[in-house]
Amino acid sequence: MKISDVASQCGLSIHTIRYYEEIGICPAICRGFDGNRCFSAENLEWLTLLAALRDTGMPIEKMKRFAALYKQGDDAVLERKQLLQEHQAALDIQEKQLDQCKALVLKKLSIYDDMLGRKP
Amino acid sequence: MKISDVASQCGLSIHTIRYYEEIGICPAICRGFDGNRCFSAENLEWLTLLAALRDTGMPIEKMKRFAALYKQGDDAVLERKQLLQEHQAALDIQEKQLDQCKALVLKKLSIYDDMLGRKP
DNA sequence: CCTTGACCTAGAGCTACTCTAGGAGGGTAC
DNA sequence: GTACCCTCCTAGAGTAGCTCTAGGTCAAGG
Repeated sequence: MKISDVASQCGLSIHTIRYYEEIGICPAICRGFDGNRCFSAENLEWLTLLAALRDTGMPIEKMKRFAALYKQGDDAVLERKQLLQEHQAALDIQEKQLDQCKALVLKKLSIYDDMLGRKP
Repeated sequence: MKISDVASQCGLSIHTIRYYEEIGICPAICRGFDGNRCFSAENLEWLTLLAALRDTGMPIEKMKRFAALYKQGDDAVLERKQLLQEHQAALDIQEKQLDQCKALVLKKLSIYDDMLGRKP
């Protein structure tokens, strides 16, 4: 699987995928005879997870820890679980922020509608 | 009202508030005799809205447009409405990303639980 | 009187990309 | 067969949006 396919499927840009490899948070992407990266199904799954974590605001440092634990294998499952649980808490905060923002925007929009309705 | 009060109430840091003033997205913060900023209720409300928009990913450039429209007054209400509606769409996308990430994390966590349950 | 703490400005530093430059390999059109 | 185009590569510069530091003023408390 080539980089453009992975990019379109996991939602990361080609640049970002290369960047993630460079900083070591996507383990073991092999290369074809032509020097191009070729991605396994495991790579794709991992990058898809990273994309979801990134989209919801996980910082790179945390991804690095997560990737290191992933490389350690089964011994580190408990720590990986804890890390994801921390992220769950972050997701809850975001959900609250999202709801608050939605409410504020709705309020503003109704004020604008009043102003627009009254005027013309 | 002084900057530390506003910071704790609107959720932006003191640094960020000064930065927002500097780039012109918080209109007309007056100064006391000592040179310190003193914030009105309107300032606070505006910064609270900006904080909500920022927390949900609105880029600075868009905030600049929004602030410019706000300064224009009632003539620009329609455009302000359109801008907020665009942001509503962005909020919907974020909500989807949040849900997807939640689902992925739950899946991973249940896999980890299996691994932890099976082993000891 | 001296220290502590909140404020100020100007500007450097940081994170996480994102884009550009410069170059190679491969497929198709004239 | 060579010109053009697309995708890939690396290395490194640029950007957004803060965040922090340095260096300084002023007021209140011990």
